[in-house]
Amino acid sequence: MAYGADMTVSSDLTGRARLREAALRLFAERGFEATSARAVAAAAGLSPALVIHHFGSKEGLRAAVDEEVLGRVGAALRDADTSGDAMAAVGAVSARMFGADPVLRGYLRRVLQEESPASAALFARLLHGARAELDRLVAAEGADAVDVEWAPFQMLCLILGPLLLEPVMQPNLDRPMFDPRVLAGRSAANQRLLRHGLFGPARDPAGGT
Amino acid sequence: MAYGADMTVSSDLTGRARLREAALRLFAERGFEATSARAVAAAAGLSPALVIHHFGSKEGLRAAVDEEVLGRVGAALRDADTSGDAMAAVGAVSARMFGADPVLRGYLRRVLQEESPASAALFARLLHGARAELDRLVAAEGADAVDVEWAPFQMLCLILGPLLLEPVMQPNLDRPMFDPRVLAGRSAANQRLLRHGLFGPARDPAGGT
DNA sequence: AGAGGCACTAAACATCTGTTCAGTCTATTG
DNA sequence: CAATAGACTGAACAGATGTTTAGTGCCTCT
Repeated sequence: MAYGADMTVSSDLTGRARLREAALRLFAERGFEATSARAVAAAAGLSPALVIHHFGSKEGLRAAVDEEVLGRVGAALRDADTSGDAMAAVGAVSARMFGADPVLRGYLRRVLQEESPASAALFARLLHGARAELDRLVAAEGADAVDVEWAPFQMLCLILGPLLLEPVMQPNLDRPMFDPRVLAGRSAANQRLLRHGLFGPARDPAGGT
Repeated sequence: MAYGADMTVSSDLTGRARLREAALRLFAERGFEATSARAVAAAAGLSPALVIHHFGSKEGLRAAVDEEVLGRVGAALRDADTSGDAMAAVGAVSARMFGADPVLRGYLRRVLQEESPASAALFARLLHGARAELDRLVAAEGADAVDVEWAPFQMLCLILGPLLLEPVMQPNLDRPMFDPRVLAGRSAANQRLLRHGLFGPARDPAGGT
């Protein structure tokens, strides 16, 4: 009964899964290094020694959580509706991926700013998706010289920026950033920016130089 | 002589400053929590006890480093040339701030993804700058309905995104992301995006829906 | 029923952490 | 010259960390 005090994870799961879920939540909240194996075990209502027993090491636990998260992200990406308007699909993907689960969001935020192989793999995958989306976009809109080198990165910055900056952005807003309504508004703004720039649709003033 | 082994910080500084500089470098490299007070002291060629003597605690050391960094960022922002083309100023600011010093860049990356007061203050400051720049931009270009709510955040995402994502973006590029040439190219791409969107200047196809 | 394996535990381990302590050295001040 | 102050030191402290160990109970298979 010693470790059962703060059992916040539903207990109808195998011990291994309980540990992994608790770790996902705690890593997302506090980060990997700031979360002790004891804290994970306590949150799962289990003994710290089980972390080693099931995953070999704390690092092994992280790997298991990474794998789990990558799986969920992959599923979210696959489920995203890419049949309709190509431009709207961009918003749909980001909404599906990030809007849903604050825990997943927090964990992704942590992962994306590490130098681990997992983070590199995740970003490479996102980049590939952005390039594909952009190709479809170019084909659909019949556009000329899109900036092929930087456009995918720009797209990702617009989508991932709010994810990464959530902790510092949120205090400057009056509504929850990832509320579906707010997210939809931001997504629409992103589509407008990608299509026409910051200014009105058919505007091309004399500019500087 | 015990602590003088790996003295990588120039020693013509007061002990306090040596510690602060070493901490800045190590915090930027590994993060605050992953850097021990002993490691900072060793890098400065001093005794760990001096961290407490000079800054009261490790947290005090962080505060001192934060203050130092915020000062440098403020100076960079002040020095940025805002006299010429308003749009180009955006690129100039980011170049001045982030291009210069990889250590400063790493530290900013760490700070921007915390929930500390320092990070909130820094972002609020950047947001204010973005809004001001955007106002000048709107005035200069004579534009209509710029998306006032999200535009400043979009601008910041385009500028800060590469900073935050550097560790995962760099492996997908063949040249150093913050090399002046590359940075200039990205900055130009950002200006094009903000002005005209992803597609050609005078392009406004029939669109979906 | 007995044997083997698996989930699980408490307790201890070595190590690392931030911090404290008592004292030395040096430079300034009266 | 004596005294004070402050930079600086090695050694030690209490606590937390990841991990190990030895052992207990349960479930399954023969």
